Amino acid sequence: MSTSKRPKTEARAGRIKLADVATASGVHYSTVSRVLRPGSKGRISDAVAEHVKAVARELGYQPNSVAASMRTNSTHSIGLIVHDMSDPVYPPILTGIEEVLSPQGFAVLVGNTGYDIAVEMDVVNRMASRLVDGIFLATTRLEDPIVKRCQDLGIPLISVLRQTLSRDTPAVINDCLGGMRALTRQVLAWGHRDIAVILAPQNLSTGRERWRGIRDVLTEHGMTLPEHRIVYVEHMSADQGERAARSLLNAQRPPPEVIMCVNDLVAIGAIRACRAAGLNVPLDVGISGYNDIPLVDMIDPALTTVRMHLQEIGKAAGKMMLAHLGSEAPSPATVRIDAELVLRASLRNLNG
Amino acid sequence: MSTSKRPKTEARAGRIKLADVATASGVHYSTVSRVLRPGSKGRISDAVAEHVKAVARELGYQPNSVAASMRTNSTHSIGLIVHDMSDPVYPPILTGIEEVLSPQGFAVLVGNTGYDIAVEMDVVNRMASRLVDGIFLATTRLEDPIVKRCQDLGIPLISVLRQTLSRDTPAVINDCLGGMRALTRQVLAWGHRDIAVILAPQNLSTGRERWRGIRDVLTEHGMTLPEHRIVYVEHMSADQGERAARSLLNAQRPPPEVIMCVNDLVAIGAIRACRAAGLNVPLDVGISGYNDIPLVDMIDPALTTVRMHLQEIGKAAGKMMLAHLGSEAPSPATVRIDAELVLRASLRNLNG
DNA sequence: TTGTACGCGTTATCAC
DNA sequence: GTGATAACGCGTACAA
Repeated sequence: MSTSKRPKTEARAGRIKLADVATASGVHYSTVSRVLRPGSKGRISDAVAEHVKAVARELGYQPNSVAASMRTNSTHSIGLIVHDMSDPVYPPILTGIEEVLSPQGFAVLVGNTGYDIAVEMDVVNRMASRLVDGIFLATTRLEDPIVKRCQDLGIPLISVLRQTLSRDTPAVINDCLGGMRALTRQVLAWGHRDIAVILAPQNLSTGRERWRGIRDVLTEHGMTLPEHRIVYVEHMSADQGERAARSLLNAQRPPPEVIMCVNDLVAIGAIRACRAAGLNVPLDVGISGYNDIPLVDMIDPALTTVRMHLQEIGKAAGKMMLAHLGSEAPSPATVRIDAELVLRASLRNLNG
Repeated sequence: MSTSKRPKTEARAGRIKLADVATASGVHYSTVSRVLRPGSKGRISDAVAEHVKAVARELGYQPNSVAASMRTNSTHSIGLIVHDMSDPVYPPILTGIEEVLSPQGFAVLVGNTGYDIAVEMDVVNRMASRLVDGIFLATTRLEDPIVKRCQDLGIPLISVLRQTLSRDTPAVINDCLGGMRALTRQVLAWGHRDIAVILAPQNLSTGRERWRGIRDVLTEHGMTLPEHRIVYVEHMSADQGERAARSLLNAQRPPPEVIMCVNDLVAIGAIRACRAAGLNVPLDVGISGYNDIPLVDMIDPALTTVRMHLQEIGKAAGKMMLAHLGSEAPSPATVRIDAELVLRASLRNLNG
């Protein structure tokens, strides 16, 4: 009988646990716990500490963080929710987040929604089941049931890229308004007057702010866009951009001098549509994007766009998450990362 | 005292647990567990089952999967280890993996190594601490201490994109040999004879197989490359590709007719280097890549490359993981996904 | 400074 | 068919 060592559950597979290193070091396992956890209450004699550490190393002890989570109610894991990791705006954000959180012992769980809000709700619920310490939401709508759900669940949430209308959640976003204003001023300065826009859904802060950036500057110049120069995409993809641009070009009117697109992928699609319509970019039609995703400097023609510093956004979001996990007061601050105009060949100077 | 309801640990934050829905339904919590877990031993009367389910729904019960993991030794989470998620080859793989594993209730933990093997070992150890059920390794070297470590830890491992020399681990890879052979045959068929190559490190199966694909076909045609037409990159990045191409072009020789690059990012760099050297692609120098990452069809000139079907690789890897988690016998099979030649403007037909 | 004892929320194996 | 009761591995208040 004694201590009955048989593995009751087959799965334990000889994992070394706290008790094993305890018996091997001749101390109680609570002592081992204290040694291995700097910042424990009772101090340990250096001799014992060194000895225990040595034994632990020798046995190849790996703490079971699931068991620890059970006790502490903290998994040191955080979720990142995106529509589709294959959209090139997201990976740099993940890289930035990891750069900050990984050294602090956090793991990142990635959840793709596939643009389906039912899936998204499911992802949140499952992350809640896993007791993630927090969630980065990159899909935030202006009024967002996902945000509401996280609040109800009491999960610290940080919105990235986008913000809610009520700004009730901390967020790290790009200065879309400023970025788009700068771009629009440039478009006007270069003599373009017949402007068309391809916009994102207006239930997103990005979609709304970028449109406002354009409109504000136009208004300052006493201009407004006619209805037929405004089209929308459902998602910011190249295919949707191509379709939208086609509808702009198919009208019985002459093509616009420039098509300002809500982001780079949409702009890529617009370039394709122009080509298919036999129009030269930028000679017949100028095109602009937003994001400065990789390779848009290499396409033909090189894309004029606005750089977002995505990795910086990720890092800022990571730091913000650490701050909020530390303090009890999650002050809902909105951090704006500057945008940067990048002029390339897809937009030309009509005055030049 | 009765049941002493005070929250000993402050963090529990009123989470509904099994016991709560049990008392609310007037049954024992073990009964609730059985109801909520289809496939439990003792069957439950439909009446009780319905009642309990209703109560659970009403209370908004969310199972605590950490506690379940503690008991079952399975976290239903798997790790994905990559050098850098910002490399465009990885996101489609993640998407494919998620597409298969997410519906089965698995979560994916992403670990970036930043090309640092010490970091990578750390990532593995931390994933082990978290009791991941398995790991997808996308950084596999021909002889890989990481693979060894996972085997020692008893963590099911599936190699993606690359394979070990001894093929001791299951893997889903692209048919690099076939892909590069097809590409090389095309290069020769189009009349190119003065060929240069930019290769990846030869401790990677991709690096080695792609090089072998080229060499084999050349050999079949009685050709070999001179030393000065062969250069290497450390990582497959655009910057490294640019540097490597520069060293090819800086020699006191005429430029090669074509530079075959180990992947698309490297090819992008090579195009930049050619431009900087005042050479026209493809008139002066032809360039080819490998991967067919997004937007290489749009760059100037459109890149001739080999398509890898990355998302398919991810899906196949996901299915393979499910199979291995199910069976006790992890037969180390290697699945090859076909490659597909994509001819574009960056390589021209000298005979045409 | 170290040992004791209990609980975290679940699953699994007993009884009844 | 259902209730009671051990584990699972660890953290920590409390006692020694």
